[in-house]
Amino acid sequence: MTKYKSGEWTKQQIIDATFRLIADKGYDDMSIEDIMNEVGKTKGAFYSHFQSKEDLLYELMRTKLDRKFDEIAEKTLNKLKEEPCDVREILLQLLEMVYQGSTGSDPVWSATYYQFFLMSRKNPFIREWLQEQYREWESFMATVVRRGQELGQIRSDIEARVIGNLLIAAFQGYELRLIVDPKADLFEERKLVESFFR
Amino acid sequence: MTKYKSGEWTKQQIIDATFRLIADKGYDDMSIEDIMNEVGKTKGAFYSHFQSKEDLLYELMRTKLDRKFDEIAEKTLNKLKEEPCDVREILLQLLEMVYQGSTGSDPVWSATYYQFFLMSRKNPFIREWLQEQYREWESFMATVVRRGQELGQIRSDIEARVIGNLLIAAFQGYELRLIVDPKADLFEERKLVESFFR
Amino acid sequence: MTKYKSGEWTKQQIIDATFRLIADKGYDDMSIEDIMNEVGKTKGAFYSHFQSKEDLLYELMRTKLDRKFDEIAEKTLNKLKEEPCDVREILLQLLEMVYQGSTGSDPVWSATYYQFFLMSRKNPFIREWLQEQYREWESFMATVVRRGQELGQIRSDIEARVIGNLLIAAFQGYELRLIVDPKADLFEERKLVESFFR
Amino acid sequence: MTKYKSGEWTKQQIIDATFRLIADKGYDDMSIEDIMNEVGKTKGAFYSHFQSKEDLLYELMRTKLDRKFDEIAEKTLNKLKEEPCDVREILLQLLEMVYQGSTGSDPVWSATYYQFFLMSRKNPFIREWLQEQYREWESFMATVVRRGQELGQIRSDIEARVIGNLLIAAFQGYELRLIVDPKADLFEERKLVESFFR
DNA sequence: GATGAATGAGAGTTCATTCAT
DNA sequence: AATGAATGAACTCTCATTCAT
Repeated sequence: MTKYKSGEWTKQQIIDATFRLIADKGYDDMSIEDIMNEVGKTKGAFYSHFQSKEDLLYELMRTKLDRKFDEIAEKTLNKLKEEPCDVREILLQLLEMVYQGSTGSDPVWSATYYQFFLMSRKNPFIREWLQEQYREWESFMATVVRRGQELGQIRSDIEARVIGNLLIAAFQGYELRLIVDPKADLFEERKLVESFFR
Repeated sequence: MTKYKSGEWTKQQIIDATFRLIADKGYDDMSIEDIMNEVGKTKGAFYSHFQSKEDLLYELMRTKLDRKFDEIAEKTLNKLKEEPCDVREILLQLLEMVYQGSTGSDPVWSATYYQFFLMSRKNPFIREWLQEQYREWESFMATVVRRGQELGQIRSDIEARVIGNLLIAAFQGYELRLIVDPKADLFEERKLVESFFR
Repeated sequence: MTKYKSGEWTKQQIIDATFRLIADKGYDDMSIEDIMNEVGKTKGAFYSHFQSKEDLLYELMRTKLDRKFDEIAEKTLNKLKEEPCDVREILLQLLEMVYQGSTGSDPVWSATYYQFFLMSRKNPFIREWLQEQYREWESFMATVVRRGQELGQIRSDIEARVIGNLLIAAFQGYELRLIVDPKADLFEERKLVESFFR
Repeated sequence: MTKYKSGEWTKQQIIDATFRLIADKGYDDMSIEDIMNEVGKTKGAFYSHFQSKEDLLYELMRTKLDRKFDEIAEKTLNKLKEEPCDVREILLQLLEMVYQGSTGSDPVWSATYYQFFLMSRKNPFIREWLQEQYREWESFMATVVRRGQELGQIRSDIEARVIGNLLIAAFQGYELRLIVDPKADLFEERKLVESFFR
């Protein structure tokens, strides 16, 4: 069907290389040449696939980060429908999925992700994208917590949305800590989740 | 009136300007020229006070960020000694101090702070400094929580250190969110703190 | 309806697009991609029709500019044979033909034409082509003026060739001015022509 | 007085080198590196003196071209006040001054000058500057011609301004021709000027 | 302590051109 | 005849840094 599939292939390779590099060096310190050295093509070839360095960033957001949320959300919501349903266990698995990048459990995801936080200060497009991400996570987490409350597994004296937001904030806070100290123990986080159960 | 001797005056001005700029544009996008334009001196003068751009960063850490923690910790620990002692109220005030930058309540502090997280990936010096910061906060927060437990104001079935870490993580998670959406409501966070009390 | 056979069709489209673009942006600022965007084909297709960007330029010279002179010269010389013959009127009409580009009276022709003047400095081929153009115009204009002198409509105390060269120079000088100020009044030019008549 | 005069010196050298190069290669084909190679400094040094390549162009206009007109105008108007006053001779000398660049009589001036005509199509700043130049020349030439008419040396049946404009146009037309054929004889032009005298 | 000039490495980007398909 | 991918050289511009004054 596709006459020139090598094009899409290269494009994907660029995105993958960028994903690695952005986590490793940061957006600003990663040059087009760095990327293309990893890909094994020349700098000029980059511009056959992307209009600019910024354009690449947006492509990365769409194909890597957006997709990740969708994937996690879908898996989790499916689990919620199963019987019997252990919401506490589901949350712990959710945690695992968030923290594990495609390359394993090193904090590649986090570092890449937090690049966007900083860029959001000067780039309105990224800012809105992140706000949208927050809205999606908020809504998704509230759904999970509400299910836990319905099943009597999570305390019901606090709004589901509030607990959800707390979980998001704490998760992100821990992720941040992992950037600084990748060997930090995840034991705390399990405790955290437990503390909201009966 | 002059807080610093004439030599130190310019140096301090550079640090202050950097603090503003690093939050505004980020470390990489902030040039020595930008800084010195704010200060009102020429680029060359910068090197009369600092050996390099990196050197400036370390100065900033020492004179601005370290000092902030010390200040907050001291004030809080003093309050803990008072009678009667409302740990819940003290935690809320702590929150205020953390979130309020020198210029008010805009997320200047946060943005500056998170620059260091990213730089920590490639700069071992910064990484160690941040790890040390975490250790200090962990210990400090555990002290505060333990006091609350002693007074029966905080649930005792969870280790003080674990609750402390949760608070730190959640605080940072919320701070992160404020970068993206500066108008986000802080009401949730109060709820969060309350949820650990009897 | 199709003036050119299917193969030549694209080639002609390229030349037409180039003609528009070279006037609009200039030779250097007009890229092959610009041209092919106008044509609606991809960059690579360009090289099915031309060997290089320079080659295109030569084609343009031959098919657009040369042809224009031939056309104008033929029409004018025919009018000179008519009876009665008003050389003054013929010169004014000549002026109109020179100034009117294919798209109307905007200074497209001029701008394109003057591109060649500049390129002539580094390109001997273009230089010789322009010198040849001058020779043709010089000879042609001398013929027109001589006819006017024979009919007693133009002063005879100055050589026909000299007056012809003056007219060419002045015409080009005015054309140049139109590049800068497209709304400049052409009234002067008519006066100019008249001034050589009795 | 000036602590760092080498700065002004370098700046002038850049302008001079540019003046040569722009005539030789044209604005677009002349790179910053070309210029600085001539000057004998590195590329980066360029930006200590000019903000951009465009900025250099404006500086060139102001310091080279504007100044040239002022100089010519002043000299000519002074001659007009002398007694006896041969306007015809003055015009011929004016011609010489216009055509002779600083480096002799090669068509450096012309080529540089005509660069601006082309650039005027896309650069409004240059366009306005050229329009202003035209206004100044028009007014100046009209003054010269009017003086000739007063002295009975130039025919009075045509408006001074119209004759002036003709002279400007013809001069520029001849200049243009010199770009293409630098060895073209200037004899015609003298004839041209004479043709308006009694 | 401060200045202005200069350096040199490297950034993002453009573009004429080639070529397998 | 046309495509899309790739090349490689060139370009403008940035910036941390050095240094004589």
